[in-house]
Amino acid sequence: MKPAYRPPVTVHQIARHLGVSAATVSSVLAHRHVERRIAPATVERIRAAAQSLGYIPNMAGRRLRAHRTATRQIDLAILTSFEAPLPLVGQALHALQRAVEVQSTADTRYAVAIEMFHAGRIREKTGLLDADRYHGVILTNTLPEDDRFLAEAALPYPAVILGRRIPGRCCVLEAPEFVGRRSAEILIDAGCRAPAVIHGRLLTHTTADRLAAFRHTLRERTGREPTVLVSEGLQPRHAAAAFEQHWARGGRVDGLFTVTDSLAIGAYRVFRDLGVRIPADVAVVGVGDYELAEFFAPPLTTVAGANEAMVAEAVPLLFRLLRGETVPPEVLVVPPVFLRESTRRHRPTAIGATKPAYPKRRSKRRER
Amino acid sequence: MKPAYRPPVTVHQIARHLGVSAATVSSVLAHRHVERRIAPATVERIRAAAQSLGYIPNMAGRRLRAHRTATRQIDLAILTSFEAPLPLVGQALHALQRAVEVQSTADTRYAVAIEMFHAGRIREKTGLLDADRYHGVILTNTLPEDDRFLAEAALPYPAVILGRRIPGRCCVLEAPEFVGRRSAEILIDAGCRAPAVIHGRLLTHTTADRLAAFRHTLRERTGREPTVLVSEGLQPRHAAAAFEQHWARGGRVDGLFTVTDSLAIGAYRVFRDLGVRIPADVAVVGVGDYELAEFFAPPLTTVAGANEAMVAEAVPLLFRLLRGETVPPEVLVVPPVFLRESTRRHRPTAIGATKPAYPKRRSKRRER
DNA sequence: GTGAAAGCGCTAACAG
DNA sequence: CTGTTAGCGCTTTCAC
Repeated sequence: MKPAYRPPVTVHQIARHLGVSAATVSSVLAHRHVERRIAPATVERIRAAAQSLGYIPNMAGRRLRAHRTATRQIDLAILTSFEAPLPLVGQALHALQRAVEVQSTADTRYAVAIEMFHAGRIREKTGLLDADRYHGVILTNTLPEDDRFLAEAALPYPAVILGRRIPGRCCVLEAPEFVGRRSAEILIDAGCRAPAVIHGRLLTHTTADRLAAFRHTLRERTGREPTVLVSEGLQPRHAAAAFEQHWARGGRVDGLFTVTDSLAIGAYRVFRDLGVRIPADVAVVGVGDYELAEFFAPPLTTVAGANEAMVAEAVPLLFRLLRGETVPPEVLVVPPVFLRESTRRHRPTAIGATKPAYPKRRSKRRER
Repeated sequence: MKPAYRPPVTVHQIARHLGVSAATVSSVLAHRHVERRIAPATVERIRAAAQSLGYIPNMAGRRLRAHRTATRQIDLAILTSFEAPLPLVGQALHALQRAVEVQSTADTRYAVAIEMFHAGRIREKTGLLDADRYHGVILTNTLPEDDRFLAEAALPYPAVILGRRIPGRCCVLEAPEFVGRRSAEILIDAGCRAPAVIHGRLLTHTTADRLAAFRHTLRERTGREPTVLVSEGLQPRHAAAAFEQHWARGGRVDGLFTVTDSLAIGAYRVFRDLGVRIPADVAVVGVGDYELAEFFAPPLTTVAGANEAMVAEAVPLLFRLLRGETVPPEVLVVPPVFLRESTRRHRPTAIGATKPAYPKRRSKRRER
């Protein structure tokens, strides 16, 4: 038996319940009883009643009535999956907050909300299609199932989509194939003959594209297939587990591409534990959304992942949509590449040196 | 000359402007014109007018009118500073989202917003004291100036404060002095004689407490003062810069406590560049809010920082406050300690070995 | 000290 | 195909 629906308690009900007026109740609950000089006894009775009846103020009512400042509120949101790496969400959040800070004026305030759905199940997210929630959203970290739903469902507010293409929507994407292709090239150039790629079980549009391009480039350039390792999730420990399993089965690799950067962290740990040296035994290239790659030991080569750049594009686009301007349906972002020590080219010398001369510091050499 | 204040455009104005009714305008702007069978020409005219007049829907009005489902919306927020490490915000956000997901019902939906202020300048944040914004908030990463303001200002909504004590408010804190004291003890036990501590220029209540307790314990136990290094910010590069400067001036240390974990990443990098070995030459203990400490090379000993535990406490407290329950004014959280390789005890042997036998793997031994 | 009344902006229901 | 009316929950103003 489901709990009976109980309609929200209003100030009027409290007022009727106590035999006072709604105005009195309101002034008490909004902490205005001092200036209104409500009798302390009344204040107490009202507080007690509100508490026992389970009163919850309706912010829409309050806001609507607040013509004192005539402040209008713009409600924005970032829609993302629970499973998405937090740094990505954090970047978008930060960028949006900065923009909002600049846009805010005395008569316009912004609220930035985050909505999270379970990857692949955005259709189960209730209230997503309500038109009374947001003025505009940034949507990211969806899986193909989500994209399919979104392509059909009519979101009742302007949206900028990050990292995938949805027909009829304003989309900001990584230049297709770039990350996967460059990563493959870097490993090939580093002399790898048996590279592997590791990705999470769930593939977003972006990660699927990276994987496919990596495969394709490798096949085209070397005629071989990469070893494909699949980890349960995107945490370092997931990558570590996947690689350990591969190793235990006797699998060997001399190069590794991790489609997201947190996976690289786990891989580093496993290599260290197994006594596999980077880059002498295995070259590693990752995706650099974390900003930590430079601080790995050895510093990790990254094809940066366009996240930061994508966010930088997306936020102004959202504001343009809010203003009713027309925007390009698609913006492509080419991520920067950072060559660091983890893919230092193998140069076996006469002595068979594993530590050739190589610049040690300041490895933040940006490509081209 | 400031731009003239322009009151918000309403559906009524658009209606009057075009000589149609407000209901017609409304149905078009809310995408209901199909079922209402509005003439295409009218739809176009209304759209054009809305666009040219700069119409922005008032969500409060929409929501208020939406009695179709009688869904009540609870607005929650996380208030944090721009300068706070994103992982901390992310943790709180995630925990709150999970809770909200569970609490949501057909007739109650939640919105989780993030508000950011500049560290130390929360008083400049407009709209913070408006009673028409949030039903409840989690407040974190404030500086002492902010705390002083908050102690006086009457926030018009329930709040849970993370990481500091504000009179009359529900606060969740790290057990005072614990992190600083244990960190000092760990370094002393590792045989350090000249330890240093590094912290950001801006000290929160929490980091100030860590620093003070570290100092105090060291003085008490060894009679010495630590070297105190101050970094510009909390990013790895800031820590790296601070330590490099110290080193360039001829400063030497044999132990390091970093009051936040991102600082440790930078320190690791510098040590590596300078050829300083961890833990043979310098023992390092950090704060473990990142979850990455285990993956450092060598794995970093952390006094975990109570963030995750604090968030776990704070979220239920917030919901209890929303229900009008009374809650304890203060909840203390004792963070776990993870002893790892970075503080492996120095045991100079006859041979002067720098690599004594030590468990290599699975260093996640939790204390007691 | 407190109540009555008005109205914020919007849309559902109904009437043409 | 479109207009009229009513009212969501709240707070402010004014009256007593």
